[in-house]
Amino acid sequence: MLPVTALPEDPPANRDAWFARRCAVIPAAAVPLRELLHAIGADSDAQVPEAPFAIPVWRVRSGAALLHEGARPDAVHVVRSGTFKCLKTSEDGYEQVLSFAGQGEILGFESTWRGLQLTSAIALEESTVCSLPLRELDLWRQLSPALDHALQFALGRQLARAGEIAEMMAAVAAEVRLARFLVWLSGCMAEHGQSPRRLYLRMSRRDIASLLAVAHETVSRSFSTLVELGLLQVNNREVEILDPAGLRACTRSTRGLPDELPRVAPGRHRAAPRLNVVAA
Amino acid sequence: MLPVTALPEDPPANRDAWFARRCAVIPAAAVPLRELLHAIGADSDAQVPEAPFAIPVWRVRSGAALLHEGARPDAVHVVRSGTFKCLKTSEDGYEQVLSFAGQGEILGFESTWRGLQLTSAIALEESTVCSLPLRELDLWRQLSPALDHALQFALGRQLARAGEIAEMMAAVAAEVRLARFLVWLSGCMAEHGQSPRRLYLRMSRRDIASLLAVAHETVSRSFSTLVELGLLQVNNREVEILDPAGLRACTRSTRGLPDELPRVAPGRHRAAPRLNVVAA
DNA sequence: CGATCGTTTGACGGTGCTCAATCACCGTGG
DNA sequence: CCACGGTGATTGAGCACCGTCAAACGATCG
Repeated sequence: MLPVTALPEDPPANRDAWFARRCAVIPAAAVPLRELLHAIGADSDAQVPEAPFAIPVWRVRSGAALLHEGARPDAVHVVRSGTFKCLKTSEDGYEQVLSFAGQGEILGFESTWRGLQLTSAIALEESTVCSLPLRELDLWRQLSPALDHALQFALGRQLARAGEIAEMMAAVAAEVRLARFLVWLSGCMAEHGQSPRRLYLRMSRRDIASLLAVAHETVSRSFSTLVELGLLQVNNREVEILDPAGLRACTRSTRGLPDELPRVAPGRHRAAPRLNVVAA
Repeated sequence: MLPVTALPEDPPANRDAWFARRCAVIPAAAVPLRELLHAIGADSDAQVPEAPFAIPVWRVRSGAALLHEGARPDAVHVVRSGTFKCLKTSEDGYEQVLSFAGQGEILGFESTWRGLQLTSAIALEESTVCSLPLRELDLWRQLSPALDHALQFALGRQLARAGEIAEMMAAVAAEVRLARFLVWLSGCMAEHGQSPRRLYLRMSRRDIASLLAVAHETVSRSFSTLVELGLLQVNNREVEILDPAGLRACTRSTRGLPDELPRVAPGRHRAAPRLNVVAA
């Protein structure tokens, strides 16, 4: 019943330490429905009637896997706090990050399609999730229209997110991809009432690189370039957006970086590759 | 140059012809709920009770836009027949294709999130869709649990699709991207009981290029390479998969093309770039 | 404090983007 | 019937962005 069950591989040496980290998904006190709705962030202004059931909550330690690719699903989760990365592991061991999920996002809903987890979800920090057991899901939705609406709302957002991620990966230049990612992240922060200018990256450069489908060295270099352009200030995982408008300008260009940006330090000239521009 | 014209501007000369194409979304006879469930393809073995409402159907002419980015949504659509491409148009006129949608796929559900269409949907051939008016959606789902289940099922599949698309774009080598796309398409064909080996591409090379985030010339070249490898036979938009296993092998490699593949004609030697392989 | 991992930067080579020309296909009109 | 323009697909040439390899530095944790 535990979300964490059997693992595909087993490392030989540090088995127990490894096991401890992976199994760090522990139950916490159940919460009223109201809390779940608040996490999802749908228009919960209206007082919702108390539901005749409580929402189970799990605590997930940093680095622990909430969902395991290939496992049988038993619940759908809504992120209550923290951050996750969702990924698929291919046979050659490559981890393809598909998305980062923050508060209010749904994890594991795709598993309802074929009864198999299609992605793994790994906590990037201490996190908590509201759990909706598949056995109860339909009943609960039926009992509480508010829950049903919130779920549909969250699913719509989830699909929108997928499109946003595709847009990031679609950019040609690596700097543009990174800029889009940062703007996206900034928007996520703003949605949750946090500062959209000061970001703390919960994920490693490698994870970002995987999401953007570039090498992690390229992510580093792109950070440096954006700093050179005076758009950012970066200190390891702390990022401050100095020029939101300029960053958005990078975002918008399907081609290379716009040359008209004031460059703090003189850099190499950059050609402007055009890709599939219709009607020039 | 205009792929299928999702232009925000209006061409001056052929205004009426253009208008005619865009507005080629015409009502057709409503169908019983059973038809919609069949299109979605959920386990509809059980006899579903007839619903007290009929599902509106729209016919969409080839090249016509069912959904317009930025418009107010009034319905969610389920593809009953035909194919669509979903895209976002950026300010510089670039059309980013986000997905291709075939039978059973949901179009426009993301619009329920913020009350705005986030993508356009353009028919790639003569198509029909079942329409679920947003005003009635909740009521109908309440009246018919079968419809509700089918929708949740389809939403789960939709999210899974999003992951699959991200996987395509994530591949490093262009040939691998194309191979993944073809395998994906082949799987879609198989799902609908069609031959998974003989594909007819409803979309142009340019559309494929946009989805895979490469130049359309590169798509052409990648087709040629896969033909050279003896994996495909290509005649314009007709594609026959000669070696499904070999094609899947390409798919699996996160790196470049596997060299052990028998090459019909001797080609240039290809290095095997590795990207973010964990634990070597 | 040492070991391990994450991050950054450099150099080099290759894949893929741009530009360009050519060919095939189609509906139109002379 | 056959030019004719237009669109889409294919192929070639050149160059530059980015992936690989490598090394150095910094951060984190036991």
